Amino acid sequence: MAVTLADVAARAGVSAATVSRVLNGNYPVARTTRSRVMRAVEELEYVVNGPASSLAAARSDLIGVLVNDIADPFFGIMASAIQNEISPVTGAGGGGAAGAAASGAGAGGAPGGGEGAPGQKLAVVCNTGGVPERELTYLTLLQRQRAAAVVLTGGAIESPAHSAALAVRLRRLERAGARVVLCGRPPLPVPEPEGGAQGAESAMTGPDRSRGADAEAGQPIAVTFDNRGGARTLTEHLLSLGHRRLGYLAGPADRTTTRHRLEGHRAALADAGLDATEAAGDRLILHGGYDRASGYDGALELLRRDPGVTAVLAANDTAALGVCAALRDRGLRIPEDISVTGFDDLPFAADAAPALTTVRIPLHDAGARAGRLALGLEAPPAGGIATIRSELMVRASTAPPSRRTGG
Amino acid sequence: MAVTLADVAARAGVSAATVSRVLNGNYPVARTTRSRVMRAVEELEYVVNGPASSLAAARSDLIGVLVNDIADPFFGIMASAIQNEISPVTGAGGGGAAGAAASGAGAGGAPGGGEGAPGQKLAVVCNTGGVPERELTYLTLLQRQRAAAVVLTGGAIESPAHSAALAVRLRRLERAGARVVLCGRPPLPVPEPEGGAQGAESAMTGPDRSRGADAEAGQPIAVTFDNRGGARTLTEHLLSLGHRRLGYLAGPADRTTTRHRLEGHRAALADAGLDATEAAGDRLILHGGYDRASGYDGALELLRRDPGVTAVLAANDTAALGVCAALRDRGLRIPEDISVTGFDDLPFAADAAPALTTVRIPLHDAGARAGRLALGLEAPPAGGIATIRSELMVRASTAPPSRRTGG
DNA sequence: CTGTTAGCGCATTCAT
DNA sequence: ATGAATGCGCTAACAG
Repeated sequence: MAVTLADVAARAGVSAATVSRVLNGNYPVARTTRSRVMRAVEELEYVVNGPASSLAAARSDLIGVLVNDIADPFFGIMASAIQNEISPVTGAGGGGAAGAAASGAGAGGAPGGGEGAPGQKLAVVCNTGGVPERELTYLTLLQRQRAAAVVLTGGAIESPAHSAALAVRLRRLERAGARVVLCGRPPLPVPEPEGGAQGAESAMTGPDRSRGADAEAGQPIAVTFDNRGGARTLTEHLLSLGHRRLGYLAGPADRTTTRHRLEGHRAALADAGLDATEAAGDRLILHGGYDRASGYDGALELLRRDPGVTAVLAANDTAALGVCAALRDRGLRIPEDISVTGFDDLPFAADAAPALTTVRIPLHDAGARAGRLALGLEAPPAGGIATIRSELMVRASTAPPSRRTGG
Repeated sequence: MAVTLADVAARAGVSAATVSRVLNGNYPVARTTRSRVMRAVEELEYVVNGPASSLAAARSDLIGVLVNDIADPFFGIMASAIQNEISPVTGAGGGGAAGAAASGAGAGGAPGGGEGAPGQKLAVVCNTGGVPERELTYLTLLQRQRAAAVVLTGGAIESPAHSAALAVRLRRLERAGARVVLCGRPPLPVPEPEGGAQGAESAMTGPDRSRGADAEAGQPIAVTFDNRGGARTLTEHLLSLGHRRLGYLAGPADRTTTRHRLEGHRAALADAGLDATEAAGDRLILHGGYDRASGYDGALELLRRDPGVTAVLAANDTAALGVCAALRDRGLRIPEDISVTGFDDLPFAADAAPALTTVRIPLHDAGARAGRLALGLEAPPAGGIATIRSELMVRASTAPPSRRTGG
């Protein structure tokens, strides 16, 4: 049915091996032979059989990228950056497709065989929807494809059971020769001896970086975000403006991103001597989602619990948009009556009205770095962990609290 | 090195063929044998070798999704919807990953072989960046992977050369048994006898749907957007408010999406008897990109050309955000001084301040439909073309023109 | 530099 | 219901 290497070989009057060598360009071949082969390839419109090639070579050119939700720019930007590293625009030329196309009408088609330079990698983007099972399923599916690398983006789910299952999959992938890179996700938790899982969050006191020193071999490479530091800076910013009644909309409780940001927030409060208001403070910490609706609902609930809040820290920029909408619907002005902050600095944050004060996470840079690490183009950072710095972006949505509620 | 079917077979005391049959579940196998095999699979942590399987079966479970830019929600939403159809959450269960995970600590790992139900499809998202060559390259790469289906999203580039090259690739893919689906992109232009390519746009008079009747066999299935109708409705909305000096920021000139929206705009103007202002009107039509910066720059240029414009139609919502920013920077109020419209109704449109009047394109529905068509789960629409209706969303960014500039 | 020879791991006949 | 045998299309030694 389809054209095979053998067909090309016959047509060019050479052996299949030679054709393979020409196509892969990893072996010396005589000029004349090469051109003869290329001509046969074009005339026959030959396209390599990827599966067969992968089977024989025992490697594939697929790279898996796991995201929570590709429709969310937070993940979209990272995925895009990863992709760009995997197959940069400059490398697209190949057979000079445009030129071939122009003459395509004649011979009935542009050559297709030469395109896709040897070793062209393909990104497989997998939408987990934040569902643990799907994460595991996709990992298995990727191993089944013998993926050359896997990049896991975004925060991890903090369940001992899931972490264990995840660790097993990742170890298995690495054993199979796949490179594993985490992007925006902390290194895997070191499996604890047994028990003591539930209390982990409240027991968290010092920075958990303490165990980062003895980075286990076998731990995947990680490009992590400084969620803790970012949140801390954000809260400090509000405190320095004079705010004391801060509402905090945290994300889902079982996510590392959520926990880290919350820890940063609490640390800043503690430093300001506001730990005394702990009881009252926790009343102003609500868990929800990272979506707009959670921001909207959360803001209303916060207002109900304490009409005197002067600032609301949203879980991220998307939720912040919801917060703003809710406040507007309540007739409150931002930032005159109440300040609002986001997190991530997605493109729309600067265009919101008022422009959102937020913490910038260089998602593109992080993704690009992760992509390069996945391809092995860049040496892993010392200790296997690279932390991307975040940056406070002060814009129009924050201001000193008004007298209305001051104190 | 890796565990193979034969290893499992040996362990279970059966033949490789039997193991294959158990795993694929497409053939009767005795209950006891099956469980024996499954146990061996789990004990050995066997994971099918995808490439080998694809080679032998002559089919793969990869589905290609081409997008311009996965970081853009316009594409992200479609990609997400397509993905969800390809591997729905409900179908993720497979080997009961959650349960396995919970017990994973014990035997040193959850079973991995059974996961990913037979026939689990994987989406390969390819970022073309709007570059024609990359589109072709990816198509070839996907054919090389023997993709089961390919979905091309978003508007097409209108270059005869590229269209021809594209047609060749798609035909080739279809010949190879891949299903090809267009999503948000009109059917391929029928190759013209020769020449007359440049004049095509200006020669466009009647609706080009006229040739839709004789839908060629071999034309890919298409889920198209009603860009023309949407733009027309939008312009009519502004006209009905009393606007007469409309600035139009069109997207890149060589894109079908751009052309169709522009045609709708012009049609509405013509219907209102404004064709007389043709000369002046074209002065107020600028081509740019679909990004924010283009909106910003375009708005400033529009203002320079005619300080009396009372409304600006942006190429899409993203560009509209840029327009709003530019107008604000100029000290103009929206909509009091000037009205602004977007296109697409991306999630942030409703949260912009003021909320954006725009045209809603049900991207999620379109993507879902395209996904089902790609999987062959849904019968192709009559004529092979399904047009998704768009809907005018009137919000706060449009209002009657102020007296300042009225008339 | 090029041809020959073996598999790669699995699905699928055909027998039984 | 199961086993044995064959080949999918390609790459990678190994010779020459």
